[in-house]
Amino acid sequence: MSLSITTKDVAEKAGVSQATVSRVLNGYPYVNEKTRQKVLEVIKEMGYQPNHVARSMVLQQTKTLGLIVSDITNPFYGEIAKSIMDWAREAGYNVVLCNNDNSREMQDYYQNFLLQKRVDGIIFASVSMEDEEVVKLVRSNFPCIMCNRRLKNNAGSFVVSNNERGAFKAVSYLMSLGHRRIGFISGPANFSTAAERLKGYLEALKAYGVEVDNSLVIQGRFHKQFAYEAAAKLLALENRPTAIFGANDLTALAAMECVLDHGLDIPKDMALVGYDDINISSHRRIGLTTVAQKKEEIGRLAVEKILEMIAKKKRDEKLEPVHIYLEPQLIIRDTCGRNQKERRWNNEGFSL
Amino acid sequence: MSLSITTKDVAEKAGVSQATVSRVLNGYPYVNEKTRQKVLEVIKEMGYQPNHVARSMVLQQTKTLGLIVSDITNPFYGEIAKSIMDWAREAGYNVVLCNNDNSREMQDYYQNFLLQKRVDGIIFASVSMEDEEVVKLVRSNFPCIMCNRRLKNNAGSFVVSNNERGAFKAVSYLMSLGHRRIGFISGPANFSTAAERLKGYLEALKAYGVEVDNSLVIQGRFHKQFAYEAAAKLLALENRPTAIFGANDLTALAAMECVLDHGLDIPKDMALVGYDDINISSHRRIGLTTVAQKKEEIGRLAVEKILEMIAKKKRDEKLEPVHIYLEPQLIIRDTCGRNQKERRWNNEGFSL
DNA sequence: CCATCCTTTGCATACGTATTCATAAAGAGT
DNA sequence: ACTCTTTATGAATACGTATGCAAAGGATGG
Repeated sequence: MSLSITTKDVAEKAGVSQATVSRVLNGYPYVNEKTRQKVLEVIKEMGYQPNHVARSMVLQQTKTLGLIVSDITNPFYGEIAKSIMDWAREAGYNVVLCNNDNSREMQDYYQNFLLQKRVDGIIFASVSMEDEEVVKLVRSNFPCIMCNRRLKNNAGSFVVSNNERGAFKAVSYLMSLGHRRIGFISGPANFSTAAERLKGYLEALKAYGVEVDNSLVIQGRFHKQFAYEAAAKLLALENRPTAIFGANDLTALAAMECVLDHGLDIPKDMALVGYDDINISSHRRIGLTTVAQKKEEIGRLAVEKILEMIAKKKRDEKLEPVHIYLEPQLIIRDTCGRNQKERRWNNEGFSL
Repeated sequence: MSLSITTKDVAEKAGVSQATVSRVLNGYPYVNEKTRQKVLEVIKEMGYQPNHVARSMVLQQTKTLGLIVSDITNPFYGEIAKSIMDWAREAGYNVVLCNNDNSREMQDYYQNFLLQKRVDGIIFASVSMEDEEVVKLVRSNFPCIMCNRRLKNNAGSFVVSNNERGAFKAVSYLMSLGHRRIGFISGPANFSTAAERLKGYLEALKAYGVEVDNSLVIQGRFHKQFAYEAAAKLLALENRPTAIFGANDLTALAAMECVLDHGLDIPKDMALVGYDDINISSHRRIGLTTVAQKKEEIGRLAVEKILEMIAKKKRDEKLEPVHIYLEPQLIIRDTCGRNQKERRWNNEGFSL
């Protein structure tokens, strides 16, 4: 347990050189079996613990990934973070987690900080579309990858949901149920998720020959309070929508509260669809119909790809951008009033 | 942005020694103003970024905290983690997050790993009561602190909820509403939270002169599936309870699903109380009456105390254990059928 | 003018490890 | 007995930074 014991101390006690101890630790072939045993014995006896800082210094790699998340209290990111941490550990990496609270200032601070910590790579979840610092980082050939949201112009590597298709599926589904006035509570325009889901929303309207009513589309922040107020605005319209599509589950959940607070029934008076499929959305009391993202897979792919980039970088090769679009899946539950089948524990709904 | 540029490179270009560059970077007083300016200029020009690994090496401190969490997808830990990360950053520290999935093996792995990374301190959220490795760590005078759960015999430092009182409040409240048969879905016996909340449950029964019925107390894991099945067991009793106290919110939420799946009404047929007050519990569709933990404060205190310990350790002083019990607060919402007042957005309920 | 102090700088070293280079001993083949 | 290879080890160095020590230059005061 003694952290201040070095290979030098071990060497001294074992009557060998520091180099030999190092060789034993790293499984170097040419070490006499007897010496090896002796060294291992002393290591155990003294409770030696390798110093990763020194190791990083000489090996020029920290075996550490940076992960910048926009809000770790959002279960969506919690699940992605978990997946990333699990897969990173699998590969002998650990993760420094940073929470930028969707603030550009924090984002820049953490990015710089992680670089100074000499992490081997950075996973961004999630960036805003025109983050100059991330663009610079991508250009500098530093291993990094984006999850969920991405930069504009396809810059850099990313693992994202096919948001356009996801939103298209969601809105098409609502229209197939007869809805024609569909509100859309969107996120910030500079978040690729919000922009792309809006695109999907518009496409679906077009496919059904429905004209766009701009008063039904509310741009804003991904924030509970904001989403609640946005829903209130939609409800206050003289010709109010019969359905609301929230740009993510938390938004939809806030809208749900607003609708209920107005004494309306879901789904009778108002249908509701979200995006992400966070854990709570499947709760019987919530039963949110939503577009699912495979969070475990996003994390797995992000780690897999960034490790490949790190390996490539070490061989001094140029990093080719990786673009991964995951197929979104519509999970039909109760908030659109169609799923009349009896729902049971762990019933994850039906896909479209 | 160039990470491979060192103080030596800067020194060369600025025509000074490496030591002088270092002195400029650290705001050392005796540097000629002209030299300082020149050096700063070159630093900017070359895009020099300090190497924290080397810095950690010589300063013998990493400015990094380890945080081992049992399940980051549980919003309770998400909020604690956020608070910890925020306060750590405030103090110039960063956080390596580890997820042990309540597995003893992962716990030991990560603890060891963090020590090898030479983090300055470790925050545990949450340990099991007889974790030998944590006990050893505490004994070794290494700065560490526990959140939420703690070791037995008051070993080490911790910031926890006064679980006994919290459970007492919750169960007393149920009894004040007339409930006499109250089920308790507990967590593992070797989690201090579970053990202490059970104690509070029993005390409350005693205070009301109600005899304990062991069939109403179900010990188990903090796991959705388990909690659901535990609730099913309670419902299957010939003389089933009229209320269920879940050892945490996720447990209560799972129980809620089970109760609803059995066609029962909440709160008419079954009252429900949880513990933690995670974000979703206040959702209008959930309205879970629960014992609140101040997650932000837990994080703040944990960081504050561990930084004190780190400072003390550096002065070679012995670390005095810190024991903090936070007063739990009962938040009354809808699941016990008493809160008839109109609930509105952001209404956090009433405290008892 | 000399002693003393303050300011400024460079040299050298330390942090703990991995690894190259050199060397020595031991076998192996002729 | 001799080279040649294989095995085994230690000495020395590098990684990038901070800092103690020495020294040089200038300023100050008597």
